[in-house]
Amino acid sequence: MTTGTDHASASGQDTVTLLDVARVAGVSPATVSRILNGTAKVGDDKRKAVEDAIAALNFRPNLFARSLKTGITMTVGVLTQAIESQFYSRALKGIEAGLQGSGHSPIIVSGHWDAETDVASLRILSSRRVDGLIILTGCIGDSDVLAAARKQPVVITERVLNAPNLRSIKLDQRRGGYLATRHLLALGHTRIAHITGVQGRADAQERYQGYLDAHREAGVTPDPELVVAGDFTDAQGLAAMQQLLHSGKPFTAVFCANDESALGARLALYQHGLQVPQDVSLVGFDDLPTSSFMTPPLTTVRQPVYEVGLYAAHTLLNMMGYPAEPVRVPALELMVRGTTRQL
Amino acid sequence: MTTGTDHASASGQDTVTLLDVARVAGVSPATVSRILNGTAKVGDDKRKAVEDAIAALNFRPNLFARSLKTGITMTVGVLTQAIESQFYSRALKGIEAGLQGSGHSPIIVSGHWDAETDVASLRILSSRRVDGLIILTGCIGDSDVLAAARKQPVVITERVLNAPNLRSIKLDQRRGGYLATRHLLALGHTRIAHITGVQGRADAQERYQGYLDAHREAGVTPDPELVVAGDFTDAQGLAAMQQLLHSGKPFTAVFCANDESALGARLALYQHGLQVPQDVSLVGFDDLPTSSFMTPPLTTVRQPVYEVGLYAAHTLLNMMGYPAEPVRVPALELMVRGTTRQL
DNA sequence: CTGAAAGCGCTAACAT
DNA sequence: ATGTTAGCGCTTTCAG
Repeated sequence: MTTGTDHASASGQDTVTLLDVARVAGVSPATVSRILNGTAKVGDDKRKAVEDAIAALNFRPNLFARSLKTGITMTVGVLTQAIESQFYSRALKGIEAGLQGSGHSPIIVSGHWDAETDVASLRILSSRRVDGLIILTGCIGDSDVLAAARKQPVVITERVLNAPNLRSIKLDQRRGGYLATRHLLALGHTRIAHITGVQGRADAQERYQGYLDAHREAGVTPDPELVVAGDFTDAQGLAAMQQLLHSGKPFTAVFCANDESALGARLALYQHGLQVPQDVSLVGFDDLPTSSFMTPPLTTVRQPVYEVGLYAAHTLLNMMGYPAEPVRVPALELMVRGTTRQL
Repeated sequence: MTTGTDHASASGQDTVTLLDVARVAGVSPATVSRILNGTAKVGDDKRKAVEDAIAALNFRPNLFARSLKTGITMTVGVLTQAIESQFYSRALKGIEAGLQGSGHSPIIVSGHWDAETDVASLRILSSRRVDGLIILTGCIGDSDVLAAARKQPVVITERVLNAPNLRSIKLDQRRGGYLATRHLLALGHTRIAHITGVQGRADAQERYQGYLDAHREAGVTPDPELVVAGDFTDAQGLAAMQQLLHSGKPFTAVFCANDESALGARLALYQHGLQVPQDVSLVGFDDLPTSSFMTPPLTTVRQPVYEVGLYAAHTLLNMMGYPAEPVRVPALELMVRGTTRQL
């Protein structure tokens, strides 16, 4: 009753081929192929016959067979880290939108923030002979990226790398951190805490640099004890804020390395009976879709991730020789909302 | 400087084939194939030679060529509606995890809540000859699902459908709505508003039925004017709550058809200076990852989406003739947190 | 245990 | 404008 179904079914046994269509339509396979691909002119009568046959047989060309012949798979590989993250899934949506209508399908693999998994995932894509590759902030070493670019065009985000067949896009994270902190400084805050991102990740470090930059510019010396370790998660954001609160060190504002940790930090504040922004001002980073629905809505630095995805897709399409209009990726932008106030 | 790269590169020109390996190793292609697939015993000397050649040439078997021969693509199609939704992306993660190690890659297409797009997306998957299909709450008609199941095994969620080669899984949404509302009723609330999901979608209607069930059981007559239209988005949740507030109708609690609308509703309440849960109690539905970080954390009905994804993947693997341990999907469960209080 | 040979479904010269 | 033919890279009988 509940046992596995017939294995044979897995191979789609009753598959109808281009040859069947040709036979039914009374033409040669080449003619069918030509109609399918618009490769050459075909007489109206034959065209009609073929189209009828295709409809009657419910024929779908086998992309694999075509690929074998042409060497083109109409597939682009996407290496992401966490498909379930609000951040990356928006980028994926951008990629999906950018590929839309081009006939290319994305095949998405996750590296789970682990260099080895990244490499293994890339291997899978390699076996599938993807025509192009989009790497969303991989953990992988530069040399592996370069090696990949030798096999097919690559677009990589959040890294600067120059090579033939490789295009990279990097947002100015440092400026983002600067914008966030400058905003706080301008509001009169001088004791500004910082919940960092994952230790050792470039984006986390750059945002912290921006935090330092803004202080330097304002002539304010930041207190190193106000910098606590986060890891870009809400749970750790909560813990970090608790740590800050328990330390007894005074502060009036917090710059969180991303929105997710800001969400956690905000909850910790709530649990301690502290009001946002009356008691503490809060700034995040990313502008996740839900951040504008926090209570109050989160002041944050908007990262145009969707546009980055779109850009990556169109750029890759171009590199693969297809027309695609260029995408302008806007710069990072401070979104002032309800979690910050003048001191 | 910035023009498209050489088109030829798209086809991965310098591709090394099994034949190359055979040549270098000094054996026949058949032997290489046998080693690759473990199809038959091979002498240790030849095995070594082949493995060395594979490493030396950095050979990756072309899955397409293999598929053409075997009819097996090692690919499963996933039809989702919104890749960027917190809800579905968790299911996708479950699918990814469930497929992990099986050698199958998911290829994800989106229907964007549109039946026609669903069909078009299914066509793409069909062309790619996926070995199996997972449909996450498609908009597609039952007959299309049945048709798909004739070509390859299908697992579909949130629908009950019986056919060979088809397995479906449906959570008890109605009971979920009942649990949420009963909780509110038990706390002494009698004027309970409801922000609905998308009109006409089964899950939305069933949750509403559950809302009605609980009232009936408690002997409380719900006020129809307290039922306002939402569409599962935060923006509409906000609008619906505003509408409720402006109507002047008294209420002490709200059951939102999903967490996302609860988030919007919560912001509307905040904007009106109303406290949660002191002035209004709030219950959501889904238990999104971020819901436990709302301020206060959201009381909601947990949907085990990740497990559903896992279940779908394993069930499909089984149907395709591979071993995979069965997954138990837990029932919907009320998570009592901070947004509800005794009246 | 290993090799030779046929062919999966399609496309692309090359003919006509 | 249309048909014939030779593979793409791999697996798989069938021999040996």
